Amino acid sequence: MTLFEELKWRGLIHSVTDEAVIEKINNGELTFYLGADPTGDSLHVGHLLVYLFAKRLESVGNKPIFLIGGATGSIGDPKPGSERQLLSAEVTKHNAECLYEQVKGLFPAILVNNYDWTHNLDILTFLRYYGKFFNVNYMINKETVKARLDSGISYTEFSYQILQALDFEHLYKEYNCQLQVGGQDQWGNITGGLELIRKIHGDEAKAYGVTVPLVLKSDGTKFGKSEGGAVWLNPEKTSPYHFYQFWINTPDADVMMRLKQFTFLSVEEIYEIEKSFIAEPHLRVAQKALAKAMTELIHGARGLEQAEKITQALFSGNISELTVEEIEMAFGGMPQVEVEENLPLIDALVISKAASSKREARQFIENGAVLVNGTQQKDLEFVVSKDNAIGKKYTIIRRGKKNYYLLKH
RNA sequence: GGAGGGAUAGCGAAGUGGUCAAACGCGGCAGACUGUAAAUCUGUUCCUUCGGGUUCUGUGGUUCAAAUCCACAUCCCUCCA
Repeated sequence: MTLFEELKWRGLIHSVTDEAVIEKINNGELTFYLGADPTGDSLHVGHLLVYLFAKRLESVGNKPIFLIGGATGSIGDPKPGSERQLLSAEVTKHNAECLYEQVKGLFPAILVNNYDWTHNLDILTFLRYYGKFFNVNYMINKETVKARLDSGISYTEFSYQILQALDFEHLYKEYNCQLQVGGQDQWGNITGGLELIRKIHGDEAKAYGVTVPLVLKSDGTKFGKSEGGAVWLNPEKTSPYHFYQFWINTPDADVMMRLKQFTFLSVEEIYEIEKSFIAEPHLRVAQKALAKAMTELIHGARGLEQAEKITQALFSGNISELTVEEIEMAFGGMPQVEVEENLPLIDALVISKAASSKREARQFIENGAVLVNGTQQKDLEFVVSKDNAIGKKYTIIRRGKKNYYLLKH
C-alpha cells in the first residue's frame, strides 16, 4: 500500500487538483504548506485532521511549511453569516506564537508568516501587478463569496482570497513549495493560488492542492464539540482527562472512521481492533484504543497516564477511597471551587455550576442524579460539610453519569 | 413612495380578552435499560425563600382582567410603484 492509497483508505482525501501529485507525495519529494489564521490561541480537535494529514506527509519525507496568517488573519476570511471582528495586532501575535508551539509538537515545520511579505506591499503595486491577475467574475463565483452576496460582504473580506493566493505564489517562488493542503472549505483559496502561480510562472509551473474532508458525525451534529464547547489541544483549556473522555465517548457508528482518520495505528492494528469491536462491542476496545492513541499523541505519556488514572478513579466508583493526593492529581485542570466549611447541597450545586439554578438543583437531587463522594444523595436538605469531605478537604459531586465537580473546603 | 402580512421560551410553531408560565414538535438536561455507545421508554426544560415573582419585539393606552384589543416605534417578509 502506498502512502496515498493508505490516505485514501483512511478517508483523508477529499479532492486533489491533479493526479500527478500522488506520485510526488508517495516519493516524499515535495515541499508543502498548510496555513492557519491566528484567530485563536489554540487549535481544537476540529482543526486537527489536516495537521495530522500533514504529519503523515512529513513522515515519508515531504517537507512541511506552517504558514501563520498574520496578514490574512488581520483581514478575516469570509464566513457564511457575517463580517468578522477585526483582531488587534497584539492578540494576533500572541495567537501565532501559541499555534506554532502546538504545531511544533506534532511535526517539525518551517514557520513563515504572510505578514512578512504582505505588509510592505503598496497599494499601487498590489493593484497594478497582482490585481491584473484576478478576475472579479471568477472571484465572485467562489463559494465563500457567493454565500455572502445577498447579506453583503466588505471589500476587505472580498480581498481575502487574493492575499491567500499571494501566499502560495510566494512560497512557490521562495521555497519551491508545490503543494498546499487544507480542509475542503479551503478549496477555493487553494485553486486561487494555483491560478496565480500559473499566470505568473507559466504553464510549466507545477503546483498542486489536496484537501482533507470535513469531519462529520454520523448523527449530523458538529464534530469537535463536547458539552461546554470546543475540545482544545491546549491542556490549560481542555484537560487531558476531558480530552480522553471526548474520544472515549465516540459513538460506535463513528469510532472505526475516527481510528483511521486520526490515529497513527497501522492498517493491520486497526483491522485487529475492528474484529474485536464487532465481536465484543461492550468491551469498547475501539473507543479505548482511540482515546489512548489521541491522548498520547497530544498530551504525551504523562498526560495519558493522568487521564487514565482519573478515568479509572471516577468510573470505578470507589471515589471515597481516593487519597487527597490522588484527588489533586486527578482533578488537576478540572473545574473546582473553594467553598465555606458547610454549605447546603443545593447551593453547592449552583456554586459549582453543576446546576444553573436552585430549582434545577432540586430537580437533579430529586431525580437521583446527584452523588456526593460516590453515594447518591436524595435529601434536599443535605449539607456538604468539611467533616464529611475526603481528607477533610475535598467533596466530589457527580451530576448525571459523567459530570464531576470538585469542592475544596 | 403605496398596499398588505408578520415578530411568542434555545429553535420551529399554536394560542386572537379571563380556564396562559403559554399546546405541540425539535433540541437540552436527568432517570431506567445498557457498554461512559446507539435505539427505546419516563421525567424535566423562566426564576423562587414554594407564599409567590417576572415573561409573549419595545413604549404608552383601553379594561376588573391583555400574548390576545388600540396607538406609536423598531425590525423582517410579500406585492405594487
